[in-house]
Amino acid sequence: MNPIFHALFQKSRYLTNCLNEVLKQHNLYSSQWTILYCLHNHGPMTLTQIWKYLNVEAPSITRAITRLENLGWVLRVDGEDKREKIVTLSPYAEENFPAIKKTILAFEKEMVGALTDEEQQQFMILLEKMKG
Amino acid sequence: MNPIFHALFQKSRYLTNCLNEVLKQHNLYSSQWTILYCLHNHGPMTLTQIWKYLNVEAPSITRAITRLENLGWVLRVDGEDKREKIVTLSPYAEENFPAIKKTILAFEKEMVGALTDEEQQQFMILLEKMKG
DNA sequence: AGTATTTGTTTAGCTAGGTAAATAAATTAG
DNA sequence: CTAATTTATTTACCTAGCTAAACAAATACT
Repeated sequence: MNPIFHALFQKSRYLTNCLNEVLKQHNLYSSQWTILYCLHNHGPMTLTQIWKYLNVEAPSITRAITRLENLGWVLRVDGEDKREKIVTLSPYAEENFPAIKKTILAFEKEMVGALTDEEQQQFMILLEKMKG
Repeated sequence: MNPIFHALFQKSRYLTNCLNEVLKQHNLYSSQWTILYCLHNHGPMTLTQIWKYLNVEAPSITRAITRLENLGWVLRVDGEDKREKIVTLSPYAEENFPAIKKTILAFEKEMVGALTDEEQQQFMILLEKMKG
């Protein structure tokens, strides 16, 4: 069995756990952060836009948004098309965003700091080649 | 935000889903395969040996083994030390192992075939560098 | 206009990972 | 030898991903 898969899955789990650990101070999970970051960059988005962008299935986003809404990070508003819900960052999220981003940047620097820019590019290229 | 993490997490999810898809014909999930493979290589193992080897937490393995046991893939036997349970592959698992391994090898060839041996090595080295 | 299909979201139910805490057996300390 | 601590497993409960199917609103078809 090719050890690449094992190594890839392990590292992915490891990094997720580290990220969760670091985000605890902001009361966030890494996946929640991903959504906040997405909304911060793109502005208000429908659920469909979010799950297509993040490349996950719709139910995962429905649940994640429900939790983020309950925690006060996002607002869910009906769109003109009455089927769709539009999600926006709450003022609370906007206010706290810079501090969280700072945490994230420090984390990334720590985790990826050992790789040069070329290595990072190379890594992305190799990742890209792994598909069916 | 460094796109490396997003790319890594996405690829990890993608490959897991592909592997699950391919293993459907054997009525297995990728994580279950990982455990069967582990047992096949090492012979009988305690739960602790398994979760330490696979680098996950104990409860994940307890649950996975319970399912594998119910499906008839493994047997759970008391050890001499009455605290520990020893897990072994069932005859059914031994019998089916070669066919599953064939499926896995084909999958790996398809997914990693675009990378040369040097690229695979390079990939592992870069992965290794990503830690705190 | 009325029906059929598509689209956006949600619900239900599954595996996989995590932490915290319970339990039981083994080991160590006094 | 009893009490305290450690070790192996399990239970309870959380997030995150998945598929399948339900539902309502919008669109397309005839």
